[in-house]
Amino acid sequence: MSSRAAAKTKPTDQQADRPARLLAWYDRHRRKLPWRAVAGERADPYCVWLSEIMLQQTTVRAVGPYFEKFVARWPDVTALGRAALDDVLRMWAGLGYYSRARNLHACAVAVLNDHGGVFPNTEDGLRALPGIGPYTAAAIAAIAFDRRTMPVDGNIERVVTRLYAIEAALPQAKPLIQEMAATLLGPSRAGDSAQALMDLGATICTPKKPACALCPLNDDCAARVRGDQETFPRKAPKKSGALRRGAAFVVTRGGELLVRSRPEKGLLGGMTEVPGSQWLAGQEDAAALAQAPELKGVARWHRKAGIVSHVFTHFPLELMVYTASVPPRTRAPEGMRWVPVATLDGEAFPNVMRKVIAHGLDL
DNA sequence: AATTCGTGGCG
DNA sequence: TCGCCAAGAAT
Repeated sequence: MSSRAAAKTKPTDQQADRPARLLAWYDRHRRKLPWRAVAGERADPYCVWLSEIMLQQTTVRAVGPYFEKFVARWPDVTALGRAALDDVLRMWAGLGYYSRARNLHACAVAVLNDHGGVFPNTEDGLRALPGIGPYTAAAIAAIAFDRRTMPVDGNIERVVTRLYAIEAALPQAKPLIQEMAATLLGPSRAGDSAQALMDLGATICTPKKPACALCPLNDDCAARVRGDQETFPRKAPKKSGALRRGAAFVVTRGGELLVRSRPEKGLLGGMTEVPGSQWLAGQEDAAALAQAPELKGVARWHRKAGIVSHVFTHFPLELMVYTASVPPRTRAPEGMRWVPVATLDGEAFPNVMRKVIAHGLDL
C-alpha cells in the first residue's frame, strides 16, 4: 500500500523520494527470473541462497540452466545436504569457481546438521555459513527474510558510484559505497529495493552506454549531470597474469580415457582432469614439458597438431596435447583411473579439460 | 590488503 | 582482437 501511495506522490524532495521511485520502477520493470518469487510473495530461502551462490561473478544467462538442474535434482536444502559431494561437483562442472560448489555442499550440510534444515534468518547467522560472505548474507537476509539491509554487488556499486559521483576507487571505496547504498532503502521492501538496484544496473545503468533516459533516478544522478557516467566506478588498475604453458596427455584404452582428480585446494580444486605437466610461465619450449614420469610406459606418443588455449581470471594458458593408445587391461598409473568416453559428459571436467579432450579425441 | 579463485559474452 | 565485466568469497 505504501508503494501505491508513493507512486502518486510528487517528487518534491528528490533525495528522500529515491527509495519509492526505485520501487515504483521495479514494480513495472522487474525481470522475471527462475529463482524469483511472484510479485508480492516472499521467495524461498533455498532458491535465493542457491541462486545467489551461483550468481557470484557469474551472469544470469550462465546460471539459468544450472539453477534449473540443481532444483530439479535437489528440491530443498535437505536433499542437497544429503547428496554426495562428487555429484554436486559433476552438476557444477562448467560453471566455474569450483570452490563455490564445495562450499555450497558444506553449507547445505551445516544447515541440515546445525540448523535443523532451516536457513538462519539473520544476516549474521547467514554470514557464518560456508560460501556466504558479506554480500550474499545481506542479499539472502533482505530477499528471503525481508531484513532491512542493502547488499552491495557489482551492479549496485556501479549505480551508487554514479548516483553520487564517488571518486574513490574500488576496492577502497567499498565502505563508502555501502553507506550510500543504504540511503536507497525505504521503510519496507528491502529485498525488492536491492533487486531493483540490481535490475537497474543490469538493464539501464550498464557499464557501457547506460540508458539514462529510462532511469528512474536520472533527475539527480551526479555523474549524469557531469556527463561522465561511464567512468564510474573508479577502479584501481589490475595487473594481468603472464602466459603459462604446459602439456596434457589424452590416453585411451579402447573406449576409455585416463583421468585423475585435482587436489581439493587451489585452481580447479577437486575437479577431474587428464594427466599433464605443470603449467609454467616463461616456458619457451613447451615440448620440454612433455615428460610425465607416471606415463613412461606408454610406447608411442602423438603430438596433436595445434594448441589448446584457455583464459583464466588471472592468467592465460596454452596447452599442447599428446595422445596415445594403450593395450586392453593396461593398468592406470597410481592415482589415476579409466572412465568410459561415452560418459564423459557426466564427469566433473572443467571447461579447459573439455577443450583438451575434444582436441585430443577429435570430438 | 592483495591474491587467488572460471567461464562466456560483449563492444 | 582483447580487455572488461558478471548478484564475491576465502585466504
